[in-house]
Parts: sequence; C-alpha cells; structure tokens
Amino acid sequence: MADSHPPASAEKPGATSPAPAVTRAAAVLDALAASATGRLTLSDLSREVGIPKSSTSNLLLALEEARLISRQGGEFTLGRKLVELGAAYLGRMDEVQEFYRYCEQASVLSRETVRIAMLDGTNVIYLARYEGHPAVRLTSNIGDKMPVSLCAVGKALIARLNWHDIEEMFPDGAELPVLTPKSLRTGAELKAQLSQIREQGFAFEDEESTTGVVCLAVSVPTRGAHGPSLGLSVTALKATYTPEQGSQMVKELQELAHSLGNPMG
Amino acid sequence: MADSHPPASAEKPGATSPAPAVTRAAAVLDALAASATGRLTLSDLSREVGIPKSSTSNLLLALEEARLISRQGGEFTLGRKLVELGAAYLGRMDEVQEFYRYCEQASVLSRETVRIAMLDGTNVIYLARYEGHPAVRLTSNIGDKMPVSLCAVGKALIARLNWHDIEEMFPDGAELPVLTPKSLRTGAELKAQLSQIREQGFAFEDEESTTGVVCLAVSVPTRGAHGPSLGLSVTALKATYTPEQGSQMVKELQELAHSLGNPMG
DNA sequence: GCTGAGCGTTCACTCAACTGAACGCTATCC
DNA sequence: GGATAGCGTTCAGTTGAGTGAACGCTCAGC
Repeated sequence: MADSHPPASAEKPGATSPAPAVTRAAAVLDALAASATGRLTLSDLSREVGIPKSSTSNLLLALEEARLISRQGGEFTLGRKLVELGAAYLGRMDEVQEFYRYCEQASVLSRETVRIAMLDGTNVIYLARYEGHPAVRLTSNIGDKMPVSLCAVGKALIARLNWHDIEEMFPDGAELPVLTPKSLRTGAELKAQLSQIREQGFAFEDEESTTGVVCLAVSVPTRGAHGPSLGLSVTALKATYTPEQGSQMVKELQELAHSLGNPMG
Repeated sequence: MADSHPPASAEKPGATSPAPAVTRAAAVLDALAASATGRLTLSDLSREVGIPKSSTSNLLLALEEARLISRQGGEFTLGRKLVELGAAYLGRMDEVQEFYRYCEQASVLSRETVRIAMLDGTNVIYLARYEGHPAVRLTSNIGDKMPVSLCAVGKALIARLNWHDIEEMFPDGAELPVLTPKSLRTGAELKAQLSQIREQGFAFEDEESTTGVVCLAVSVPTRGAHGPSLGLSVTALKATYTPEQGSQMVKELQELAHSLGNPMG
C-alpha cells in the first residue's frame, strides 16, 4: 500500500452528507475491502471507521439484511450481493459487449490477448479480457487492480489527465511499486514517458510488469460528460513481437477506441 | 422467497430496519441492477423503490459520493466502486486461487472448462472460470446467475441441503424455468434426482441448459461454520463426451473439492 | 404563445435514528 | 480466584435526517 492514507478515515470531517448512514455504510464496506484478512469484528469496524459501536452495530445489521456483508460468528466479511452488483455493472457496459464483438472480427487483435480497463485513482481495474491467443496465459483477472505505472494501459490513461493532477498523483520523488527490473521507479521516470505517449497516441510497456511480456495500449476518448476513463491494451510475448505487428495492433486498438468513444460512428 | 416479485418492492412493509437509509440505498442498487437498461432517473428510482423523491435524491447524492452509483446527466447507473468491492470479495476467497492452481495442473480438467460457483437462494452465482478448452466458448460470465434446477452445479449444491429446506424451495408442483426441451419442469422432477446425486456424489446435466452441452458437478464440503456453499462444475460437448472421460473428470473434481474443503490436506 | 405534464430541487416541520453511558458476558492474566 | 480488558448489546434523551407540499424548470402538444 504505497498510498499514505490514514487507514480508513472514510468520513469527511467537515463535509456533511445528505444521508450519513449511507456514507458510513460505504465506509464500512471500504474498510472490509481494505483489511488484510477481510474479516473484522464490530469493534474493529467501529474503531476503523470512527463511529460509535452502537451505531456500527445498527449499520451492520442493515448491511447484513441487504446481504452486502455477511456475519460469521463475531466477524464480518463482504457479502455475496457485491458480486452480483459488480457483475451487473460490468454486464451492462455497452463498451464491454462492443469490445468483444470488435475483437472477434479484428484481423490482428482476434489472435491476441486484449483487455479493457478503467482508471481508478492511481490504479487501473481490468473490466474484461478477450483471449484470442490461448498460448499466453496471464495471471490478471477481471476486477484485478494494477498500479498505473506498471502497465501500458495505465500509462495511456493518465497521459490524458491534466498536468496538475498528474503532478499531484506522482511527485518527482514518488517511489513507484516494482515488479520487474524494468519497472519504472519514480514519478519523474513515469512522467518523462507521458509526453511521448501523448504525441504518438499510444503507450508501450517493455517487460515492466512481467518479464518476457510487452504491452501496447491506447485510451478511449471519453464518451459523454462523466463516463469512466477507459483504456485498451494488447499483450504479446517479447520473443515473438515485431514492430510491424505492433503498428498494426496499435492501428486496430485505435480503431476500436474510436468506435467505443463514438457509438454512432 | 418464492418471489413472483412485484418489480422491486425492496422495502419490507412490516419490518423496520435498524438503519433504514442503508436498507433503502441497497434497494436503489438492486433496482438499478434489475432494470433493463441499467439507467434510471431519480423519478424512476423513487417510483420503483417506493420512497419520496426528496429522500431518494438525498440517497443518490450519498451513493454518488461513495461512487456506488454514478450520475450521467439526469440518469443514474451503478458505480465502479462495485467492481472493486465485488473483486475484493472474490479475491479474498482462497478457494478461487486454489481452484485455478489445481485446474492448471490437473491431467483431464486442465483441458476443459471448469467453473466454481456458490449457492444463492434458488440460484447459483459463478465466481470464477478456468478455460483450458478454448474451443468451447460459453456465454456465462463471472457473476452470472443461473437457476439451480438448470445446471449440474446447482443440483449438486441443493442436494446437500436438508429435505425440509428443499421442500420449501421446490414444492412438488413448482414450475421451474425452462431453457431447452430437456430442462426439468417441476419441483418433483428436480427432487427425484437429488437422492441419486447424494448417493453417487456428483450431479449430471444432460443438455438441460444448453443443447449440445453436458455438465458434471460436485459440491465442496463446507469449510468452517458458516462459509458459503461452493460447487465445482466441468462442461463438455455432448458430441465428444464419453463416460470414461466423465468418470475421470468426476474423480478430479472430487479431489479438488476435497482439497478446497480441507485446506490442510 | 399558452397549457400541462413531468422533471429535479428547495425548505420548514417532525418523528425516528444516533448517541454514549451503563450493562452482562467471556477470555486472559497475575 | 479475583481482577482486568475487551467484546457486543441495551436503553432513554436529543439531535439531525426524512417528509411532502410548493417551487422553478424543460419539453410536447395544440
């Protein structure tokens, strides 16, 4: 956990929510998701979220009734309803369906491993994966989170942000998480790549998350006002990767990104 | 809940929740998940869930702040936070990781499509899928729900319940959902299979959910006191399926189920 | 241009949800 | 064995969240 946030102070001190119980319930869910074991007692949660035990107890009863959490003995865990809701979110995204359809019929991408991801703070979350290339079996799964600095799609996504936000997220000296010897180490190294990514219109990852694997990624132009920032990536083995192949992949990724961003086109 | 559900009367009339705002917020999420388009306006939600617009507005503001929903113009959709929470729920289950590891190295299963699911009322929810057999591309995805009567894993899971609960869920005359000509039609038909499933230790599905496809499934012995009921299934094409292959698959499924149920073994 | 239906928002009143101190209970410790 | 610390639950007072009527707004229809 590189992020310095004090464990789970999910409640804004000054701001007052129009439905505090809901805000606090969400904080409880966050605390459970963030905890190491995924199991917390009432007292743990009360302490973590910063609300009285009696109130926490009421929240937990309501959350349990809604199956958003589950009680096992004296411990609470996230509830299975969350799987349903998360799946409903994914299943409903037109983008995901369009993504599959395009990959199936693309000339180069149809034989590769392609993923669609969204930006979430300093991480990306993988939403769906098309596997046209069964030989490459990757560890990442739907719903997985990955620091933006470690993957092409992350770099492609933050390259679209304004510099002020980027500076705030990644000060020059910021230490980045490392997975391979080629992983970027500092905020400065990361930012050095962004202007190039902006110019050429795609991001490249050279064994920065997995040795032997390279990635290409583009961002999807935001559709509508507040849609999530989506990105597309394709993964290839470095051993067989060629620049010619790469430029064709980028071309198809950009075509897909364009059609995702402009549903009418 | 033999739900002939009136759209989304998520609020119990008599019962009073210890934190109504949370219960109602959960009902809002359900309504969004259940809606056809996944996009509802404030008025839609107010009508659907049965609470005043002003209160709904407050709930939506709080939910939006927590990123559990997202507002796009005048319409609301489920929020990306749900993907994270759902993934946190899944990621925390040791079972899923162990499931993948085992499938990778199994002699028969490693070449098939294997899934792990959990019981949720009269449905099963698919938690993870291993695809060792890329030729068989199925429509079901992680998080999908399926009535228990229509799949092998559903039958395997309810076979473990006590008769009283089963009778309550599936009275003899109960009409079951139908997907193919071979789908089971009534509670009586379903229950007739259960004792056999208990005796032989696995469940079989013969084109009951998809024509041309057969499934084998076993249930995982419940680990600990209140863990969710997990089941495993393997899917095969009827055209190429042989009983010899089937018995080997069952053997491996049972082995996996046993190791999932007894983490020390 | 006028009307009406439907949308989301605002606001003062009121009832019920939140609080925190006290309780009973179960380990754990010396 | 008695004392302590920590757990979750209970309960009455009070504050703050929920209510619904009224508002301003947009869009369709005639």
